[in-house]
Amino acid sequence: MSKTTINPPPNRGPLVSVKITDVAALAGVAPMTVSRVLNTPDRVSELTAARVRAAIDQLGYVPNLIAGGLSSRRSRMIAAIVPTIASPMFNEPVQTFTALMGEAGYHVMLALSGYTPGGEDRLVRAILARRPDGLLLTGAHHSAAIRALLADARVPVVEIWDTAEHPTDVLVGFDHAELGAAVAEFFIAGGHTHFAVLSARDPRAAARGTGFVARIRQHGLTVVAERVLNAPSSIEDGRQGLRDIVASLAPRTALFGSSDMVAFGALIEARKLGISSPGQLAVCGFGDFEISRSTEPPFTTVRVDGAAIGRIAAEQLLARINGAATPGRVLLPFEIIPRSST
Amino acid sequence: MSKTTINPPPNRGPLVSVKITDVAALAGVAPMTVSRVLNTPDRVSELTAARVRAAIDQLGYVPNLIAGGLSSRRSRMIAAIVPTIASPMFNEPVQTFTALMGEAGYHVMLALSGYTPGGEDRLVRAILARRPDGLLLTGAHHSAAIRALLADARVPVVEIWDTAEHPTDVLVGFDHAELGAAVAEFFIAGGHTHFAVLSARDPRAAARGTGFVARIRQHGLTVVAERVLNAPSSIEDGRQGLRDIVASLAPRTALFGSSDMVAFGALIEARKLGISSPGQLAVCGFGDFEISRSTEPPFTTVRVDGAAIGRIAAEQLLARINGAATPGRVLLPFEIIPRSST
DNA sequence: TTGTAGGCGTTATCAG
DNA sequence: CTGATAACGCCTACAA
Repeated sequence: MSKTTINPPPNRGPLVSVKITDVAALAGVAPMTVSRVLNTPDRVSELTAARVRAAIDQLGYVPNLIAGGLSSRRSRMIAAIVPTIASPMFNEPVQTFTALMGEAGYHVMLALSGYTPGGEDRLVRAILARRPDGLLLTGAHHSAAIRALLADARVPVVEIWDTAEHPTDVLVGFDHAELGAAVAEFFIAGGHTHFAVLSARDPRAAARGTGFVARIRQHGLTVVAERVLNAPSSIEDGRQGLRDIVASLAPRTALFGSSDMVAFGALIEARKLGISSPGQLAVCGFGDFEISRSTEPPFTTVRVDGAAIGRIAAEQLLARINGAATPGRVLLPFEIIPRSST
Repeated sequence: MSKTTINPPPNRGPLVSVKITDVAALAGVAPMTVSRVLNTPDRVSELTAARVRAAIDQLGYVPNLIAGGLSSRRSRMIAAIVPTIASPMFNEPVQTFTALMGEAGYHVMLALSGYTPGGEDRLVRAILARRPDGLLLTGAHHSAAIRALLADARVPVVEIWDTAEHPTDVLVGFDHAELGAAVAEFFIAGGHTHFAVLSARDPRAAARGTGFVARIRQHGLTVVAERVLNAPSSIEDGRQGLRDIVASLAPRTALFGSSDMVAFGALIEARKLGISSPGQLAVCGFGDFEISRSTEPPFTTVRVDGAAIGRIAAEQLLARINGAATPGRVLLPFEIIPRSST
């Protein structure tokens, strides 16, 4: 079959595509001047700029950042990878980060990795293909393949919500194992001697759980039950988790849930089973999600300042992008918020 | 200038910026052949392809989609705009949409508009500047400026989670006002004569609320209280909302909350105030969030099949991108799920 | 099946 | 302050 030029072309770009040369022609200036009006208005006389802006409005010109990015080798885009938006966990840091990067002239595009290990590799490759000016990664433990890719790409990277000995570039997070240990100390200070933990199957939740258990064993005390749940964990996972371990519970047990969803589920199931809280079962969650404070009674949890993580991540990433040589780690504190469940 | 590259292909070290010509040189083929191996492998001999792939691996080549997009006028990118990730509402459709578009070779980048009206305008401009091959918008009511932009851009658009007489392009959603009316009928069929509504300050929640109220008035029955809440609404908004209207409640009132967060908050506050449910206060939420079924007792809500919305949205958008001329609307059903609160 | 020529729309750079 | 020119890295179109 021969191709004829009469055939309508396949659906390609916009039919009416205004470009910088159109604006320039209408305004009676060179394309470069239009570019300057858009990117460095200080270097254009106010009179010219006004004429150009009028032409832009009249034509409805929307600059092509693909072309601009190719030419300038700056995409003005930051990619942020989060495991999921199903959990309120990452909402605060992402919102804050997005807002601050936006003020600095960068668009933040969110991508979801899911909690499946293979997912992140493909995603990072796909994202690097778009040449972001920076990357925000949730978590600090990545495959060797990803580490190599990131190193080769020479992209500023900020890792959040985790800690690691040797971050890829800059890291803004907190120590999950230490957090678990702090919860253990909190319970122990309350006179507890028997403990249980329900932890999601994700590296950071696991770190919180092992930190908790390790500290308890250091004190020579007893962990009566340990149970791994799905990630991200649901209320139902917490309920099921409690049902699974209920036979092992001591008359007075302190339970650490890897998220407030888990803790809430455990508390609901306990109430249903006639187990009193905090009398028979003390419970501490993680995340300070709204439900921990707005349910009745509110329950104890651990709070991390998500907005601060987002803000510092933005500051650090901008510094890296602008060449400030400050790779390193920023570890933030966490805070146990005692409420009615302990 | 000659195009011959004098860069010595490094043996193992990371190359700052490997390009298609480097791969081509190493594999002993033309750049175009490398491009074909990546994009249309069927048109390259297996032998050549293998050599090229080896070169790609050896150099750690990551194609530059910015350059490719400029040249092909296809970005292989879809932008999805959601109001917030703080609510579980949009999680299902977005996850499903992302997965299906990914299988079709498109990257979906999420952007947050917030619930502030001005936000969407700037965001849409910024996104169009990156020349997405398609757009997913949450909601079907946009400013005139946005409608004009989208029309000019000739980008396939799918609007979800809402309905409108004249969608921009294709729409996959449901009728919020009708949903509210159905909840009214459900309550009325249960013998209710007095009603209340707590609705978030967002267009779709408002439509659900007014649909509910309108149907009740049609029946000549009484709305004892109407209250507008923040968007997105929290559990605390629901609690506060109930406190605000408690003085107006009839001995037996049926309450419609604009989301399950609101309904849950109302139920908690009611219990605290000694108001029995469903005896004195029947409650119906919206969204079938996990909390509605996993709290104790579970409460009545309205379910919309978010995964179906995401799936159909992907199918419709792909059809539009491929030139299938099917602009129009797909309205999905909703389902009231009676549980212990009614 | 593979290669060559040219251009996608913008900006860096340097000249006026 | 403004303009002309040459890339940016890849892919469409056509040729061999």
